Amino acid sequence: MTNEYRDADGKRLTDYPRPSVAVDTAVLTVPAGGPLSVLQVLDAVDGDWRLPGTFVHEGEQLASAVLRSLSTKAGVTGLAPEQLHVFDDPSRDDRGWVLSVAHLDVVPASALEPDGSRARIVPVADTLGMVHGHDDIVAFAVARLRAAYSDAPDTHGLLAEPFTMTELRRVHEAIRGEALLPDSFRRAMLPMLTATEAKRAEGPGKPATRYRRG
Amino acid sequence: MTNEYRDADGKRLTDYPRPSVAVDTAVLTVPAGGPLSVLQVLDAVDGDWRLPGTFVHEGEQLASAVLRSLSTKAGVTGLAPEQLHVFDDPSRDDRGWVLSVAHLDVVPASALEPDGSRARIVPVADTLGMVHGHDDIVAFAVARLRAAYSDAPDTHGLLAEPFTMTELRRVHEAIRGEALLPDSFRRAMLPMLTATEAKRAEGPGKPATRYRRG
DNA sequence: TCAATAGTGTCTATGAGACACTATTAA
DNA sequence: TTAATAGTGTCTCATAGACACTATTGA
Repeated sequence: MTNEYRDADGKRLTDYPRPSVAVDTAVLTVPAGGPLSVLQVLDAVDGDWRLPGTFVHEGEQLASAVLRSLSTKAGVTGLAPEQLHVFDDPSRDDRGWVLSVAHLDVVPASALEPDGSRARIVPVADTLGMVHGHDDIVAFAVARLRAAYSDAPDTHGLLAEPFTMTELRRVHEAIRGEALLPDSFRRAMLPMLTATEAKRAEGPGKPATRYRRG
Repeated sequence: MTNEYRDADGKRLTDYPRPSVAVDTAVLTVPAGGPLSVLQVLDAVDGDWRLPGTFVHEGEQLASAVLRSLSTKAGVTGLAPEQLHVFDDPSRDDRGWVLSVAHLDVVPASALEPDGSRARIVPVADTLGMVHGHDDIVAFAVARLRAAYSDAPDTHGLLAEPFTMTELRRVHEAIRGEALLPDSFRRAMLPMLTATEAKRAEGPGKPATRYRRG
């Protein structure tokens, strides 16, 4: 990095004021048979449940800061943070001039085992009222995830392969927030899946084919 | 703003290193009968043609910084900047630790009259090779605009109302980058338009109805 | 056998593409 | 009248919804 840069006014880069930059992440998951849920962490300073986040370190990339915050604050090995939006309302954060870069990370429920005292998984519908405008971040994240799950099967790998068509549909229904027609769903998804050998354990009924993506 | 905040480590907000934050904007327009084009400004320091941008001022919102940069660098009264993405690759900008928040602004060609020495309008296809990764910003902007113009008529107000169906289709074709079927296009758009009294001046042919959005 | 779940066949309604046709103007 | 552009009618095809039907298991 160089400090020799001067702009048209002769000023160095460091002569300009700089904001604090935070990353805040909505980690979304779908517990088996459950609703779309989000990871919250307990803020040690405020005592509030909020989204995991951190300030970026010098020269650190945003995605790295996200992964670091998930590991540190929630003991979660995050996967592939996706950037959503920068929130820049000056009154959004009472700690000063803070830009918050919102992220989405989608993680299988099996990889999230919060201890409950520092981190917890809460249905999205029950998370309203978080500090620092974190409700907005969840809304952005849910919208993004819904769009992704409208077109293609389990784009973010919530299900372990291979999975049955019903398992896949249940996950899509949880994310979309509505019931889906089984046969229309099947026909839309089949061209994007490859069948494996039929297997199934629990209960009666014809054994379901298990599929892989692609 | 307060400096009394302390985090879990006892550090103040200002104890953390902070990046420079820039906004860079792809101002897109469609000249009458022309291709999708973007506004470039001449960098007084480097002598390169690039996208207009600036560093954010203290406490300033990103959209305000965008409008300020358009006014200062290109004499353009911008309209409604739309945030696209934060580019954070450390090697992206050789001036130091800079986050670039890319924006899109869509402006009618009539509102852009660059003098050519400081600013110019260039077809998007001819802009490859800009510094600081500005090509990526244009790609993001074009993708966003294409998505918007797939569904609804002139969502960003490039045409002055009222306009004919052919004028509308030409603008959508310029943005989408492909020819559109006149009758399919008409039927898709009609429900989102209201007709006014037919008028038309130039040339032969049946006078075209002029429409307004909504 | 019955209940339960998986999967298929097929009818219908809708919408896009294709394209021939009519309508209205300037020259 | 002719060229040019605007706009309509309608055929076909692909797809989604609806739903009845068959298939295969556990109990």
